Amino acid sequence: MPDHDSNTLLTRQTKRRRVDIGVKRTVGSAIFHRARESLLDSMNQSHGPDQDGDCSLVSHGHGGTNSDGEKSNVLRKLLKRANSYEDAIMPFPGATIISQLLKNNMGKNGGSDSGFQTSGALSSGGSEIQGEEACSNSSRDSPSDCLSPGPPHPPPSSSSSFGRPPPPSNLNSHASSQPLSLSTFDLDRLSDEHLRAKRARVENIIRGMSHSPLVRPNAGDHSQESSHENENSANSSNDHRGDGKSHNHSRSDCPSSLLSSPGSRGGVVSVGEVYRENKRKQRLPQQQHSFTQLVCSRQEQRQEERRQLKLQLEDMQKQLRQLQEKFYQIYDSETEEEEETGENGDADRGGDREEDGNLSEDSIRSDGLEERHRDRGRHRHDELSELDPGLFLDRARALLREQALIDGEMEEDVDGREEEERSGERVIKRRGGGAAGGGGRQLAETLKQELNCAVSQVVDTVVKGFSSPKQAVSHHHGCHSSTPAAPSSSSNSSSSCPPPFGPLPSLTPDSRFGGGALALSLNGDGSPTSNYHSSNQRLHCFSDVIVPSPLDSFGGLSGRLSGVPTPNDQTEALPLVVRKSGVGGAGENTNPSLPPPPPPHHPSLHPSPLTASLGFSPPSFRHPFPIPLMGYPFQGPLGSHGGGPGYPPGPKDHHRSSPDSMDMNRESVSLRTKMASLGGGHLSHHHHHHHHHRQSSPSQHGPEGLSLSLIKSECGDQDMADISPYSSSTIQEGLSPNHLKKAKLMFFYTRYPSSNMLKMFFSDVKFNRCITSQLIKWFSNFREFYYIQMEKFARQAINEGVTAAEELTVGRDGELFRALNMHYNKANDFEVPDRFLEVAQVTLREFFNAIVAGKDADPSWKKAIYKVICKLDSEVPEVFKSPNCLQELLHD
DNA sequence: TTGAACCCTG
DNA sequence: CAGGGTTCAA
Repeated sequence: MPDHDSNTLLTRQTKRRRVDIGVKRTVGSAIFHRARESLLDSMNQSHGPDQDGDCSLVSHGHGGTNSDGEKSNVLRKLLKRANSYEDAIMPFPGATIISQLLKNNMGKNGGSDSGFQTSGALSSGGSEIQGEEACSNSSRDSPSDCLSPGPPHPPPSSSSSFGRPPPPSNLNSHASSQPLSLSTFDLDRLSDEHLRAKRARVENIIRGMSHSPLVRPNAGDHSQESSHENENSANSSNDHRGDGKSHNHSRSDCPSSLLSSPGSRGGVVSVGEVYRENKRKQRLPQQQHSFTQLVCSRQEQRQEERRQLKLQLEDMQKQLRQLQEKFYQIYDSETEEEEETGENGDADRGGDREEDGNLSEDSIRSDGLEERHRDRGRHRHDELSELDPGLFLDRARALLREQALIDGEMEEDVDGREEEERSGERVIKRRGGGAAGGGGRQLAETLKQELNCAVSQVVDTVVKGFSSPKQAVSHHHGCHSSTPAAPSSSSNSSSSCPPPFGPLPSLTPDSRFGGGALALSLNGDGSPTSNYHSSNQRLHCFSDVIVPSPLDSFGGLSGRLSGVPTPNDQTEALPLVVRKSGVGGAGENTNPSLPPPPPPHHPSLHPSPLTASLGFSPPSFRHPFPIPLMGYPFQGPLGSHGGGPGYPPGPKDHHRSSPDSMDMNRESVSLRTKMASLGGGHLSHHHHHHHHHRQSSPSQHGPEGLSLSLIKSECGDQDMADISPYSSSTIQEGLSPNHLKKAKLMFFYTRYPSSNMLKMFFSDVKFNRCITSQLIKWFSNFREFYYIQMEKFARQAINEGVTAAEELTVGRDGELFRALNMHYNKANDFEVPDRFLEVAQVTLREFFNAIVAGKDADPSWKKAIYKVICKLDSEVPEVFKSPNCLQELLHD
């Protein structure tokens, strides 16, 4: 096993985190590695507690490393399955599954659907050992992901297992079998069943014990599954069943759906993915312990949640109304022509569900809902593996949808209200959708965004509430991977129980498959889709990661697609964000009443990906959550110009195969809306402010921003509390490329800025140790380069026969200056102050003299020069104190 | 022990 | 530019 590697990586990473504030850099790869490591670790069970703790944000995606040993394996399996099923989002699939399982068990072996068995396994804490065995078996049986027919067998005790991840995906098979519909879930009934199931399990286990474990030869054929399953049910304990099931499902199902497109994933990738999933799920393990308790607690929670939701909904409604009014006022005249353009259908669809928070999505999604689901399932597995912008989009949609679903369940009561919202949104959408007037459109979009935002916020809050009971679970959206429960959450929402149920395959499979095909076609590649999902997850999970990257590319597309005149327009709207101080950020919530959005982790996740993908309102949307999570997310103010969240490109790494243009087109609208949702909150406020900001369109600057945003997780940890979404909103938490650029320009004035000075001039950045060190490090690097150049030219002069320092001069057309200017003012759009030339000249002469004097023999000979140069700092123009200084400076 | 700065490396 | 290591001062 690569344990060593993984371990080392972890340690290294942790170290880095501390020290580096660095911009993003390795994050991407590091994350992957980490994820891998965590997975491996979990697999091995060697490691105990999660290290993620610190970086909970970051690591989540990877899935907690926490592994309680054997359990972890079982859990993983279960979780894995769950993930696959997550897509289903069905309300309470678990109940049905359980009931069926019980039936099966009770009845004894009866031909049970594989799915059910699984569920049973999940529900039961299951014997760890068996679980492992099962895993091993599964691995053996089906080394290849989907195909392996391996029926779950009684695990031979001997099997060592690394637990290869069972074939990732595909659990769909049961879908057909399962009665997805059972939405009504009766808690009592569940608990009762649960108990019975336990009994059955025990019995099964005992039975299994008696039987010698058979190592199944690969039953390659899917057909065998049925038989195997039967056997399993009869023979093995629940756990086994679960495993077996997973296999079975995978086999039967996989081939059909999963394999079709993303084949690659299914096979090779799957392993890694699987591990990840397992980890993710591991978190939930606790829940499994007391199922009954969970049920009870869940009920209570539910009630509370409902209340909260109701309240929130009310608020939201108010907001929506206001927005609608606004919108109507403004655009009344505006057309309804637009409506129809294609969005009508969407709107209707959107109507179906309450989710609407992202109506736009829904509408768009309608086409691909299934796809998405499917994708999600798959993607989750893959999450870590890739970051594809396109995927992000998908992901975002999926997330939105999930949220909506959750809301729906949670707030069934409230549905009516939501409906209203939806309707409002639809209207807006329609209008906005129309390509008609550019300006009008923008407004429409803005409104949409706001609406979306509001909805999303509500959802988030709700989710948050749920999440509180359970950790991460609450947000499937963001981190499905992280929390096995996620799926359940949708149904159960918060309740602890979910894990078992959530995972249950029955529901999802259909959607996946059906949708899957579509998705593939749309996306072009199955793989890509999965990728971005994964990416999204990552984002969530790894706050560190750079979310924004995709934006740029997308931004443009989305804008065009949407028909919106220009991305810029929207960006303008965004400007609101600009405000450095939190105020702007505060804007986040359109609703004053609503508390700040966020549920910490998960909620944030959604937005971030979306925003990133959309590239829309970057500034405006300071994702309440994501940023906070991230150690140093984006910056607002500067960013607002160019940098901010808006920075499109952020992570260059992600680009890869961007999502297909096709997808983009289709989704563009939806994406936009989503984006809006993210940024939405701010928009309203921002609109007013826009004028002030020049904002170079974020998109333009975009690329830079993201990278910097990333900073160490560690820093984030420290600030995490502070960072919490809300706080983040006010000031930028991370340094953007624009900040770097600004710092470089400032270097022309000061080579040794004090930390206080930095704070003064980067007022739009929320300072913390990391940021401070990062800035200091920047200047340190600037100086380093500066002095290197000086030394180089000094020596060069000496070699050229220069004998007197006086002969050395630094002019704007000199090589030295050119070199320096290239580094600090690459674009040459800033007029370097003469003072800098003087200082450079002095420095050069200092070096020259020192070298001539042979002082360079002293290891610390440069220190004397530093001492001289540090006194030559001049005052930095006030203009640099403005967050927008860059633009102003450059323009001027 | 911690943070800053320096230095080196990639 | 960022990581990482080392050194030094607090």
